[in-house]
Amino acid sequence: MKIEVIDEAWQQARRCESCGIRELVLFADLNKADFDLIHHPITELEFKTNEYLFKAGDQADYVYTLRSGLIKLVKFTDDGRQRIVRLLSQGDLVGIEALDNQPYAHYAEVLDTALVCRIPIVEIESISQRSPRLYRQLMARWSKVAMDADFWIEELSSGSAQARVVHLLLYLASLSKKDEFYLPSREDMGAMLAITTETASRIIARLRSEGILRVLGTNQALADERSLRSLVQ
Amino acid sequence: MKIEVIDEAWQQARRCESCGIRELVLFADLNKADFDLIHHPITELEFKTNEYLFKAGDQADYVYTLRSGLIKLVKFTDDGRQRIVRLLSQGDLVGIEALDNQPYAHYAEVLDTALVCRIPIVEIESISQRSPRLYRQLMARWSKVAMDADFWIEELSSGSAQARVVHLLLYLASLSKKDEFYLPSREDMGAMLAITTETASRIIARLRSEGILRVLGTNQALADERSLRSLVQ
DNA sequence: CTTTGTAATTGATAAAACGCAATTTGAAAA
DNA sequence: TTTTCAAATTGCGTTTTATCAATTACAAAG
Repeated sequence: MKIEVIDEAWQQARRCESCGIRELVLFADLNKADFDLIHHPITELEFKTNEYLFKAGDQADYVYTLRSGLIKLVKFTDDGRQRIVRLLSQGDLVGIEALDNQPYAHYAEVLDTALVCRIPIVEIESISQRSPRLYRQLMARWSKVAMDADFWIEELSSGSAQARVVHLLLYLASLSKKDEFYLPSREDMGAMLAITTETASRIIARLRSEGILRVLGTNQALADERSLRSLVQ
Repeated sequence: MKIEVIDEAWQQARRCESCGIRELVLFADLNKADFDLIHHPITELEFKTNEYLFKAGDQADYVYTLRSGLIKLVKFTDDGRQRIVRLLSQGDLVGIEALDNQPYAHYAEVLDTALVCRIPIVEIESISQRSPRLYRQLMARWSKVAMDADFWIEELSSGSAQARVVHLLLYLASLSKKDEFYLPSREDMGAMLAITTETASRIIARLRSEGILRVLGTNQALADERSLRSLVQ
């Protein structure tokens, strides 16, 4: 029994050690002794576009490390409209409020196929008490949430509709490792920027006609980032 | 030497124990053993209206527990305009990004006389490693930052200018223990809601003429919250 | 009590964004 | 290939908000 548990931990450690984005994840700098403290399995899962990880109000037993893909966090207002309050990409924690034993605060829907590691939160509290490495990782994750929120308020929820769209495009481009990047539906753009679908569409159309933006397949685009930046100076 | 340190810790513990808002502060449920781990003094400070605790980019050696008062966190945009991204009130941590060894991310200016406890961040890391109580408090503080940011995006940065103002007034009223609450300058309202000073002024003027809002002395007002709520249903 | 300077208000107009109603486009299914 | 259907685009009138320019109000200083 004990042997099995330790064996399990070792296996977990080896799997996490060989993780392709090891330096980005929550367990980035844990050592073997840290992994020995893990007793519940960490599962790798894939969620496809339009699937969701959880709804607002769901009991939060897991936090997810996002290995790849793109996820939107959505709040529904009283009148049924939706407001997207954050985007999560590689390395982010999905459902971080679980660490505070809160139910999930958002509807977390996949925009671009998401590969995640599902981590039981019971593990985190115990390990972070013994590992200053995990403690520091947690602070870094929370801190990033705060910085992302500031960005959302300052750049995506202020200024003219065009400035917001441009900031969003630059942001999406920065999240992508390739030249092309994820281009949301106009409806999602509206929900991210607090503008209407039509206004988002008009601005995208204008950028296309000006040759600053090229729309490729579904939800993919290329942009001349220099020109974009000049539009918001 | 050692004796002195312990004595200091005890004094600290006794001071924190008798804190009027003990249940609200970061060290809420620390015990004597926890306080023994504190070696740098925690200082109580007062900042008056218009004074600031730190500027964006300052090296962050302290985090502040706000005992009373109101503080705005400001980001300055490239073009010199300012955007207020959060308000902090009783029980909040000011400069929480210090926990991630980041420089301060905002200009933190006092709106209403602030009584704070200044906590050296070197203490926090060491204590949180030994005290699950402090660990849980930290998670709760970070979690509140995320929830506050969501609120700022969903309620104060979406919808019509009037809806934003009304949500702001309801929020300010909820922060106050008295009937009257802090009414920001129209310029600050604009910076909080991403609207112009004039638009904020016009909406406040209308609410006053409709008898829903009564402006008292400087930066104080009374509102009929029921009517306010009906305006945003 | 008067002066003084900043903040708030108000009016007029321009600009931006919305809302609604067609079209048009384009990807997936048949 | 054709069909189908949702998403995107576009036109246009309306509404909201921004902008600019006076005034007015008011609190602090003299």
